[in-house]
Amino acid sequence: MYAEVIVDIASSEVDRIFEYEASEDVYAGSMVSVPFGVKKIEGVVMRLKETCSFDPAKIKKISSVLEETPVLTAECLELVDFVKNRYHVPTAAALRLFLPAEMRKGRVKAKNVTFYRLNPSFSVTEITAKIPARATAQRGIIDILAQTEKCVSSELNEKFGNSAVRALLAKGYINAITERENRNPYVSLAASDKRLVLTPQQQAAVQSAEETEKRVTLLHGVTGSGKTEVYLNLIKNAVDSGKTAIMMVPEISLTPQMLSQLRARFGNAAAILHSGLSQGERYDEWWRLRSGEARIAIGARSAVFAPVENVGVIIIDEEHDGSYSSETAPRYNTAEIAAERAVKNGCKLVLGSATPSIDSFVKAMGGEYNLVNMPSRINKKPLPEIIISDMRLEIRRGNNTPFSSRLRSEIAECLSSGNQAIIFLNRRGYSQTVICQECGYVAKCDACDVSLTYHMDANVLKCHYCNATYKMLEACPECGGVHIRYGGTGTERVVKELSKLFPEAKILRMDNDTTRNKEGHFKILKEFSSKKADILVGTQMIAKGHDFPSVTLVGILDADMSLYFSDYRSRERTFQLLTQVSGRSGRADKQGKVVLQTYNPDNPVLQYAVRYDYDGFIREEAKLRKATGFPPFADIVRVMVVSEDDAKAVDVLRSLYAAISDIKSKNADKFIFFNKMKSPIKRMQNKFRYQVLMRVSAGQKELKNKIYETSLTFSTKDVSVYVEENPNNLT
DNA sequence: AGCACGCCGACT
DNA sequence: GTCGGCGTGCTC
Repeated sequence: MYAEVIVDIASSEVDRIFEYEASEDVYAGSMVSVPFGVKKIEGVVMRLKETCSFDPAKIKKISSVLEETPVLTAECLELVDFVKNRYHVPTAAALRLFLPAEMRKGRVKAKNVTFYRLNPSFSVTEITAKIPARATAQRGIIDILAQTEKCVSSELNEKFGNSAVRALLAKGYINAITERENRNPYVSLAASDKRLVLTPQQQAAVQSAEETEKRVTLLHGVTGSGKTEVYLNLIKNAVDSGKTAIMMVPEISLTPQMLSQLRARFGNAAAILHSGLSQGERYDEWWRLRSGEARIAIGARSAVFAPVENVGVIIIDEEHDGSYSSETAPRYNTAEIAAERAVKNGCKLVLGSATPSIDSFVKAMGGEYNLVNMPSRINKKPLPEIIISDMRLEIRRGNNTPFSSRLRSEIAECLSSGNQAIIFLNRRGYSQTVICQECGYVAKCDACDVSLTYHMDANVLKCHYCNATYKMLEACPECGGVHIRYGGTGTERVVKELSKLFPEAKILRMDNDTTRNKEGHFKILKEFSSKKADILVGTQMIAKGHDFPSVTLVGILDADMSLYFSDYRSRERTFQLLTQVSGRSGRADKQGKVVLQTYNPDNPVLQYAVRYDYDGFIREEAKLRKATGFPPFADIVRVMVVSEDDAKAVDVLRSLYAAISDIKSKNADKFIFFNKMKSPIKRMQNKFRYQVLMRVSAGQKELKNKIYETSLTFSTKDVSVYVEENPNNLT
């Protein structure tokens, strides 16, 4: 038997089949170790076959099979091909998506735990009779084992000492048994079951999603309409019929909340997959899914690659969220892969959101998706009132704090009535820039073309693009001036200003900097929801989906910040963000309020958001996109040319541009826009960045493939060229 | 991606 | 003479 193997090297040179001789224990999907040149290397068996096409004299044997069970199912092997062809990545890179990192290189192994139990060939009285009365430790051990059947070795060793344990083992009164133990993430997570009778609206949503003849359902439900309960019922129905389910949430901070509800209903049948777990936990959770012990996979976007078979339903919550498209290679789109899996498994894909993306909305309008609306809230309460604070007036009145007078008084009222407040600001650190007041010098990163953010916590300047840190300036390096201005308030500063205004309030901050360590999100959210703090200040990671019953006030500082980005998606993002954040207020039986601070109170996007007019907003936005030729009515294709060597990058850019111009001349009618230019941030991590930017008519698969193929041939050792489709940001 | 093989310059 | 620079080519 011969095996077609892809070796774990993501380079185009070796991205092809290598044939090896395979023994009986090798299957398609097996992870194997193979001799490759002078080294041994890991690989995955794509297919088995009787004959080989390579010179049989030169074919080597597979050295060993690394996991007894093939790591990839037949479905996943097919998906590897889909990913490879759709995103133009090496097969090895596509394969890696399906395997947790700890599987490769054999870093992590199953964890075994030793237990002791009484030797069943003796009775308890028999043993006790034979142990001297003065051997109290030994008798203690026997007592415990008589009651509990088995006990972890470490516990007995700690309580009674290793010598007593050894004596009993030697006499044969107790036996050691070894069992595989699954490392269990979030053990401290309380199972929370708010099981409710479905409202007619929810019931109708479940039914529609299951019975539609369409593959994909778009579930548009206002915040607080109970979408989660709909998901849970869809999952239950899938599991009850012997199938599995995949549930995705936009970011890892939301997984514990979801997991706790899944555990309450499905116990150990739910497994969690995300980057915040320890390696051991991830390895074990992955294998629980692969082995079929767990039937529900929950996680961030990577859960779309979960190793489950016979999938009954796939759910993407907050489907509009940008985190569902990968920003680094392989740049995949979660919904596309989910749709492919849904087809392969003959199951439904459900996309849920309070503010569906314009792509999904247009597909639903065009009849491609089944559209389900959930317009009313579970608690029958109106959506929180959104009050606009015009910050231009505040400045004129001499208020130079980050808070309007209205927001300040609302916070005071909220706190005095024993409720909690959330303050949202999408910018971490203390100040976005530090500027010398004398000469106007702005601290910039050495490696990137951006200004540095001041972090007061660590008293350093940080680059948010390459994570470099610099010592805080004591004086201006240009003119020696010592008066430094802090431009652009960040979350750290908001906390500081708040604690000045409300010295008695306990304030928590949640952003990238405070959630670094393991389960960091979980800890902060737990602390806040158990009311150990009064105010939560945070970036967009607090905006999504969290359910805090005591929050009655949300303050949005700089609501219009994202409107200033010259990005075609900024209006859509702003609307979504405002709606999401506002939804955190007044979740339970209390009426909520939102104070929205802006310098552009008349901006139509804010006006739509204040009225919660999703339909009005999205229709106008769709009209605009259609008229100007932007997604989803066109595709943006951006070819990046990145190199440490500016001149080489420019050379490559020129020839690349010429080559794509050639394609354009043959497809002139399909091009809406076409140009080459510096990237908006022209240097990042010491690399110069250029781009060929184009917009082409929507759905031109072949044309896009041609652009991919042509572009990738320009990649060299020191100039990397890659293609992005409708990227999340155009930096 | 690695790594060996191989063919030219400056050193003990 | 030989150590070592990194160009070229191969891995079933």
